[in-house]
Amino acid sequence: MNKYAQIVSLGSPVDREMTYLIPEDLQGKVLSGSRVLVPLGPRWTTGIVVATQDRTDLERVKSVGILLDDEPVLSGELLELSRWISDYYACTLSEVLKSALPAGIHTDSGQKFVLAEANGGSRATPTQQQVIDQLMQGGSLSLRQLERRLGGKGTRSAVFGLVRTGKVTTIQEMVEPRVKPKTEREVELLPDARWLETELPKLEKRAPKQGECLRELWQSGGKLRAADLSSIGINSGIIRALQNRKLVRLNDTEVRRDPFAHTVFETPEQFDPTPHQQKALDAVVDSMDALRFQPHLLHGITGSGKTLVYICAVRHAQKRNKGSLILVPEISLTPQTVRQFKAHFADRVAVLHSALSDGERFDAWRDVKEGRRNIVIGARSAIFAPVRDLGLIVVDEEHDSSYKQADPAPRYNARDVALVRAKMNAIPVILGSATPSLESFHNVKKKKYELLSLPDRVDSRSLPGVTLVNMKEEGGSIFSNVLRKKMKHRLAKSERIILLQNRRGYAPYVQCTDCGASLECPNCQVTYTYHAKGRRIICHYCADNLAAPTQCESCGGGHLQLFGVGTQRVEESLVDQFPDCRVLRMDVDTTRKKGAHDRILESFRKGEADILLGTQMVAKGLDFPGVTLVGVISADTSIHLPDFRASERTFQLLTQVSGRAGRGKSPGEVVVQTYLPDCEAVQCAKKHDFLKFAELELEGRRVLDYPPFGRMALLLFKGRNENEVAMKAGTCAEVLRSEAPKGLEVMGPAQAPLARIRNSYRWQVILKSVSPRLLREGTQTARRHFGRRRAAVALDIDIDPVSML
DNA sequence: AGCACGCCGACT
DNA sequence: GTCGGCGTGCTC
Repeated sequence: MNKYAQIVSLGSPVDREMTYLIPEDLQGKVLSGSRVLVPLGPRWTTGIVVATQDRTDLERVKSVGILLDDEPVLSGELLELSRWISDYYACTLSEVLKSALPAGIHTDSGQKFVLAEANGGSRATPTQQQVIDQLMQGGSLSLRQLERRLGGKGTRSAVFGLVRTGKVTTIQEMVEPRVKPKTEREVELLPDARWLETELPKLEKRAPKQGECLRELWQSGGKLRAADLSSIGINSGIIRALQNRKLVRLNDTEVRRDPFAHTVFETPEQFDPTPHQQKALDAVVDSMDALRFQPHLLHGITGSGKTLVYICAVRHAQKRNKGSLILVPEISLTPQTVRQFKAHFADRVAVLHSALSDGERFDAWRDVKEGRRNIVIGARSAIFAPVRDLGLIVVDEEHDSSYKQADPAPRYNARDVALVRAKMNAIPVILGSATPSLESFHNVKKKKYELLSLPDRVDSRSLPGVTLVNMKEEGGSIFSNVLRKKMKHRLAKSERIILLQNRRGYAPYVQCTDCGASLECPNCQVTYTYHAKGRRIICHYCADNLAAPTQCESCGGGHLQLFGVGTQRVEESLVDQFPDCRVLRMDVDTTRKKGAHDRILESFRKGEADILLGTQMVAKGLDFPGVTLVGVISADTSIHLPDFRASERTFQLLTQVSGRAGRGKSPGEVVVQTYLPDCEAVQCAKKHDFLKFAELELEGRRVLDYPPFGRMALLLFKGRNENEVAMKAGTCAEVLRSEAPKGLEVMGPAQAPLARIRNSYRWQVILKSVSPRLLREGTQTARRHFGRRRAAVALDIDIDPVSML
């Protein structure tokens, strides 16, 4: 049995594995994947055992303090996966492990301050006296608590001054985990009826509340939940008293928090796979039964029934007693999607998404870990779900950029991690999309992925016809004549409309027509967006929010004008031009509150509105049969971004939103307004021609060795002082270039497209290579030279970046 | 994260 | 001269 454990700390930035002695009574219990409490310097922190061994060369080794769970929290599989991620994405194992486990369950100690025994001596400054007063009242307080109570910046130095002079000492106090299993208390009546008949009246005289409690219990058959007693005014003190008299017994049982516990799901619709669906399914089943790692790219046009293939494949896995993992973009994780899986697989399904409370997520995670549920549907981080006997992974809308975590580390792409996890388990993966990423499509061409096509819509419905409107010929109004006419026509027939404008707020620029200056955020290098509600200007990067000025700050002129079109302006225009129609606006501003997103969709589903207007969130996965017209107010919002994927994103967005039309019995149509009607992304989207787009775009990428041909790493330097940032980026590029082997291209340094965010200046160096190994060596060199913690210029490394901004 | 240690400018 | 602020290395 191994005596030593290699442990990665989660509660500290120490990113090394440390060796600890396993105390004798814990030997054989502290295993790889175990969560333990260990001493680290003056503090205690949660750590994960990543390996055990029987010897060490170290002279002084501390002991593991406490084993925190009966079973290891991480399986060998997930530990291996985490290692791969930290290696490939150039981040620490600690960062990965933190993402792989539910938040809020960890135990750590934190520093607190208390008054020392002997006080007196030298005088205290006024601020120090305030600190002393607080500590006299508050016992032990953390620096943060003291700062909150006193305010001001002098708190810090006052406290440490007191520590130096010995008037205050520091202690390490354990901080309870925020999230724990939830228990429900049941109160059980102990005496029998005969005792109650004779003794209860006596008790009621002496202790009326206790008597009332017993009577309630008696009437309800002897058992009641403490919560129910509390709601009729019988609190825990009364119950405690009865417990002491041995008149009641308390039974605490754990209850799992389940947001769907009281939701009734309709019985699933009967369906027969189409021949194409059947063929796709057969291929997946084949891989599953052969225990073979095989990625399948399910290219199904919008409305072709990809979900049905997923469901059949999951059902097959269930028959083989295997679990399934279904990844979906966060935004698609609406009741619409969940309903389908819950309807088919009921309580086998666990749902993991960001709107859950920490407690709900913890419970869903444990349900999966214990094998009570073995189908997981969730967003990005669900790729770490501890599904037992995993038999299948589905990545729906695999092209979606939300699978890539941008910030903070670990900057992983869940779609790519899914492939690694599948390979480790020798199981198939389904990557589904109507608009596959060029990376995945390229892998089909290289025969790494098997292509499965669903070229037809279900029930022989046709794809909507797309009309392009050249806005150069439209005199600057928001709605072109074509779109306005078609909207009128559809509204008259009580059919419904989805409108896309991929910009939130009212207007993206406020510009002075006298001097030409536009209002810019002082902290970020972006213009303020004007929001109609309360006439505010808001920075979409740092959330700076202030009343819109009436005069230009540069020239003092009073001619500030709003330029550009956001969803709020479209909404206003709708109200103006279609006074009788009911509009629902869906963007970040209307969906901020918990559940708001679902409420809007539900309202639209019930027919409470004629038009659903919104940003890209209206483009993704929605299935409303009554929608016959989709209008794109401007197709051009994303096409000019300085990012080599701008064209691909535009094509995807247009194709996806077009797919929302004509999903019912009546055929649909799409109107796309654009200033660039000849652009290939727009043209191919018009023709629903993914293959053509992919060929054209791939050719462009091949010439420049851009992904999927070459791989990239983004080195982002950030700091308060622009000169230092630029210098560091410059030296880094120089060093890399001088050491770069053939096959590693170093681009830059250059100011990042978003050159300043929250007063932090940003410069970047980009590495490009066909070889992942060379890329990794380059990033390692950069990290060695420039990746020091607490440096004035910080370095973020992003492997396979999805956004280059 | 928290601590020690070393360097540097600013004061009794 | 010493005090105190900050950058840096170390924690099994």
